[in-house]
Amino acid sequence: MTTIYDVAEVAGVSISTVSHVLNRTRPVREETRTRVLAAMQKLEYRPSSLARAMVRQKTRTIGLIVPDNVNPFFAELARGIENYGFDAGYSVMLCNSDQSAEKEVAYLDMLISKRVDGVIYMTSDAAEERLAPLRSQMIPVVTFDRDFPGVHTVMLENHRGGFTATEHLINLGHRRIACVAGNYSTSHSQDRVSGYRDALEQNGLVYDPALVLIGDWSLASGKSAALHFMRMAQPPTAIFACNDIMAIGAISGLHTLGLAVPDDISLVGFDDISVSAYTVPALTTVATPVRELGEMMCQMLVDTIGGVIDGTAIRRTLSGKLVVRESTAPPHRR
Amino acid sequence: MTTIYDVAEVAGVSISTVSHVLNRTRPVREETRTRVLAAMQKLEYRPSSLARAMVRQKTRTIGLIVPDNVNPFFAELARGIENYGFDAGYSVMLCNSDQSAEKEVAYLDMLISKRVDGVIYMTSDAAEERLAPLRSQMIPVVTFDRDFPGVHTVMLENHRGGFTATEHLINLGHRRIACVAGNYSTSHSQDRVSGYRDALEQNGLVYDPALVLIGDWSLASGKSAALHFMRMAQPPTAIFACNDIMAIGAISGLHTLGLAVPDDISLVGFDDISVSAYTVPALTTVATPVRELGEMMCQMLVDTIGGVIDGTAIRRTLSGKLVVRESTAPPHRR
DNA sequence: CTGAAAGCGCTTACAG
DNA sequence: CTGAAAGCGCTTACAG
Repeated sequence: MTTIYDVAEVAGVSISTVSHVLNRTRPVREETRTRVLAAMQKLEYRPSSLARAMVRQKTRTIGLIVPDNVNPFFAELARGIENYGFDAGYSVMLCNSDQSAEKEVAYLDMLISKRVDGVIYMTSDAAEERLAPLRSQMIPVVTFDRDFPGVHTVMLENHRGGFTATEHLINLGHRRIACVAGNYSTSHSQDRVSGYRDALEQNGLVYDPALVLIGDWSLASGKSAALHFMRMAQPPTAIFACNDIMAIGAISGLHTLGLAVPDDISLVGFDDISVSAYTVPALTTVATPVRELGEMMCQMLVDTIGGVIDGTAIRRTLSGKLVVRESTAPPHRR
Repeated sequence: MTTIYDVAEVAGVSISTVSHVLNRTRPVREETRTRVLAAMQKLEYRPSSLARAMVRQKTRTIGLIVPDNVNPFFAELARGIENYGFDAGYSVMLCNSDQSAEKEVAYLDMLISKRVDGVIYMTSDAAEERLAPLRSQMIPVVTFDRDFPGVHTVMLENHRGGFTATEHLINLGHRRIACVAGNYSTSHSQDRVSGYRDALEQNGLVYDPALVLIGDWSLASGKSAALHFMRMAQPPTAIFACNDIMAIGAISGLHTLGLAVPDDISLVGFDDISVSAYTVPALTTVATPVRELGEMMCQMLVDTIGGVIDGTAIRRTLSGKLVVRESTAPPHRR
């Protein structure tokens, strides 16, 4: 691996000069510059970001912690982050936590050791104390849907989303509406469910805990929730799932039972991941601008690193939008 | 940020000693050790991986270049890589190329500058020359389904997979079978298609170019291919799509046309991504062990970095397995 | 059992 | 317009 010393020697200048032509950080005589450039070319010189990072105290790398990058929501989010990061000259380290506190801590530790300039932290629970090391190292953090003091965050209007989804079903004439919640002990799911509950109650319907099941955001849990609901003595005529993945699992469960969507039962999801427009039937859902969300989070982080944003924590809110497709219809009259 | 000097001072020892208790690299008197450990704890010391990397010439970081991490195939692959890497003490940098040569080159450059120990390179075309810089820097590379001299690779039995999928349809009685190919100029798609063709010809059926459409692996392209096929004067009774995503798009297209799968037309995919078991109808597909693939690739890379594998390029082959679900049936008799 | 010193490859005041 | 030197935070022979 050729170093700045090799280049300096070949070009017959000092390493300072090489460094300065590299960074355009002070005027260099044109002839000298050309010689240096030629030497770099000839030696296929690639400056070491490591050495640079040591002295600049900036690695131009950010850490991204997600529960699971296979989940389309996080995949899309990672994409948005990577996109923005690339354009801004940052690379991103991918860390999957599997919703495990130990893995989160292990990764946080690794990221600090690698001296990342910042981290985007999609935590699965509300454990603020895990952020302490970042805080004491002065590493900026951006979270999603969290309310940690001093930490930037992007919020999603979860309550409103749950409300809108449910209201849509009520407006279609549904009276018995079930809900598949998610299991992160966070606003994420809880707010969507309370939006569901409020929509029910504001429309004079009773909230029945038996109609709320807690899944784990997976296809399998959506499917088993649907199976469970349809085996009740008095099954619901519609289901609101807290994410599209579970909604898709539910469609599959219903299909297994020989039930048709939306003829026999209506279904609303949340997120609008890309397959949702291609399911059979196409899914009605609350669309979240996930990629934009990722880009926004990355921008907040980069701006903080660059000092564009001062120390005070900022909050931004993104709202979902109901997208009506084929999976919802008035309840079947039997 | 506290350094090894701070720890040494607080513990009243030299930095050599601190380094040695940190790395357990030479015996240290128990009492001294305890003092050092206490100092590290007190100062919340986190050794800088940057400084360590400078002297060790190893970053314990690998680069992953994929066309798009949102594509479930690459998402699953990234997961397998990250999993194995985490256990082996490596972190992974996520790079999306969007199938663009320029982005690949830019990322390759960045990865070299950041001195990654190796790269896993899912390239969208067969451009071997882009690997030259890696080669001259002696950075190990693992590719997928590529045959670059001196470069490790994991091959998939694409031809066999395409053959098996098509044969399954033929065995069900189909005679007019279409194919949705992918657009990477690689064995990836080409071999699957030639497997399809060989299955046809070995069973006495003619290969009709009009029945092969080139998509771009996306939902949208699968859908439009299906629409195209069904508008032909003599539409096929079955479709083999070169990945599940396009197959799912095709189901959607057929649904739009009011056609039922598999009653009106049968469908086979490739990959077996997780949703494929949950589509309506559940998709018959050639299952690829994608996560294992990722783990295997990462292991090959880590072993090469660690010197476990010598310089000679190794090739491993993974085979797909037909998973019959609901999307295939004998052709409809009208 | 422990320490002093060189070196990894850069950037950046400080001088001239 | 250019160079010599210190320093970023570690590891690792070399000595004792």
